[in-house]
Amino acid sequence: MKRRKRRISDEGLLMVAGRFRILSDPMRLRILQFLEGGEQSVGAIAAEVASTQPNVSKHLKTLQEGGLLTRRQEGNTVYYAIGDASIFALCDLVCQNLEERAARRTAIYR
Amino acid sequence: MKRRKRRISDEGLLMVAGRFRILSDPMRLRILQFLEGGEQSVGAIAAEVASTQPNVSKHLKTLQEGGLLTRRQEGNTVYYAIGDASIFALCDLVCQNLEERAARRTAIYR
DNA sequence: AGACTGTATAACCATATAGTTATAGAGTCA
DNA sequence: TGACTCTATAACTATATGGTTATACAGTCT
Repeated sequence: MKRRKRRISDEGLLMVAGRFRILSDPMRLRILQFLEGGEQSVGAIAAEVASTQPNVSKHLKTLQEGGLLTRRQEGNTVYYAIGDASIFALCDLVCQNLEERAARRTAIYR
Repeated sequence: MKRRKRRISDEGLLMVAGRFRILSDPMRLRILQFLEGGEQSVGAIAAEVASTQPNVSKHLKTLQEGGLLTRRQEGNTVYYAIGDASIFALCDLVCQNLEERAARRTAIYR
């Protein structure tokens, strides 16, 4: 597995930062985690994450415009679903890392 | 490779979001990219990323408090270095993903 | 059409954050 | 000590952002 060592352009950094920014909100992460179980309507999502419908709508828009969600309208209700499963790999990496660090920290005080 | 499907607690989501937030700024990503080549002084970093020294200092503090950088003082000058190389795996994942999407998009219009 | 439901948007508020300039600290060297 | 260098912090500004409430918009049903 060869590691590509290319320098990222300023525009590239902006895009990468933007992607991270989308993931930098707990509410959005909760939504993503919920949708990992399959597509859901806006109302169902709002109920699950215990927030207001307008707030959830705004987050969903952010996530969709970032390419992380897909949107499907059926009659009156709108269903969102994961549009890019690679985010879970990201979250897993972060979680794993935080756990390691926590483990290391407790080990010190043991 | 078994995929662990555990639900993340609210506190966990907050920590994950925090980690992503640290990475959600282009200037900080530039700094990290520069430090990938080895430790550097604050002045050298500021010159490389074309920003002011106080601004860079603030970003460095953010990165260090987030556990992404280490700090070493030698005489009058302070050297920062990568303290958690796992971030590059994150960035690579994001880059790869953005490239794929870009490729898919251009493919449509071809 | 009119009532109702589900979602999106508008307007607004409070807070967070990236940047700036000025200045304080701390270390080195004459 | 005093001059100098390097870094950190303080104070401030402008902007971005998450949340709220009210309302508009679109679809369904009678």
